[in-house]
Amino acid sequence: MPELPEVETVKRSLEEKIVGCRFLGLEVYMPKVVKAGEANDLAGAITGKRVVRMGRRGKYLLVYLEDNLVLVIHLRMTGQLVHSAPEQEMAKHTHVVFSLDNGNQLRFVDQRQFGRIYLVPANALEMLSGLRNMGLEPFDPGFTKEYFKKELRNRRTKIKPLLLDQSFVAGIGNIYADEALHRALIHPERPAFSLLPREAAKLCQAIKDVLEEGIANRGTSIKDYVDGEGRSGENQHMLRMYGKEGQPCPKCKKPIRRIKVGGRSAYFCARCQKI
DNA sequence: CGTCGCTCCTGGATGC
DNA sequence: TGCATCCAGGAGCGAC
Repeated sequence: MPELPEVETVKRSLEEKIVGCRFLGLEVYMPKVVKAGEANDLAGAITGKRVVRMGRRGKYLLVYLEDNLVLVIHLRMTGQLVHSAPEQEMAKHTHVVFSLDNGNQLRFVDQRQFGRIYLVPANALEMLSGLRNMGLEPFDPGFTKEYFKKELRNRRTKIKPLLLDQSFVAGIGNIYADEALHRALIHPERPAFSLLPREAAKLCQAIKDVLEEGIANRGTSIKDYVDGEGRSGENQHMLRMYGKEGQPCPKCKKPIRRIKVGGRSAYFCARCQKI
């Protein structure tokens, strides 16, 4: 599932391919994935426009165009945005194809059809509630141990669902949440307010560490994730907890357990991560 | 406002 | 072997 490190990797891989290119047009094969606001005709709105830069906010990929426009793309669970040669065979579940003036295409592929493409003015990104309500980026200078501790203080909810809440902190999904909680030795069901100051500090650092490593390893490819050139990442080989039910905890060797927390599976070690 | 449960969707796994 | 059912999960939504 594309989380912050995967979206960041897509951003970086596409940056070198499409910044400076103009859109020649597009084909939409699955209209519901496109939300172009008032500009219902996405093709008309972006044709001829040049890509000026790429950005990322949480799990949203931002493609800044000329004339104050941004394509905002969320890959959700199975989305892919891949720069391809036109003669390359079209993958199943290809929903949108952008043609570029470099002779190539940018293809949006999404098996589960949960991903979305929006077109919004660059100075009005807050039109999208997901962006408007987004919490701090984990690498924001303001995302300090002190900030994190303070934010946890009044939250009654369990720590893992809180980490997954994009309005609390941007970009964490199920995989990196489990990895960070294990590194910080915190049980996923601990009430957020119950974390001791040193635990909160440790978790804050663990979040940054696992995300940074995910980026360094170019993302976690478990099933569908590929970067903007269709390449898999390597971080799946580095995971310690996610998807490893029954396997020994890398720290204490007790079998890793899987439970449901907030309706999502949570992998943890019952010895290292006490409730 | 915080929290929770439901929903969208496909395909792989599981059950009978 | 074949068909039905369950499950994975990000985030928007409505309920309370």
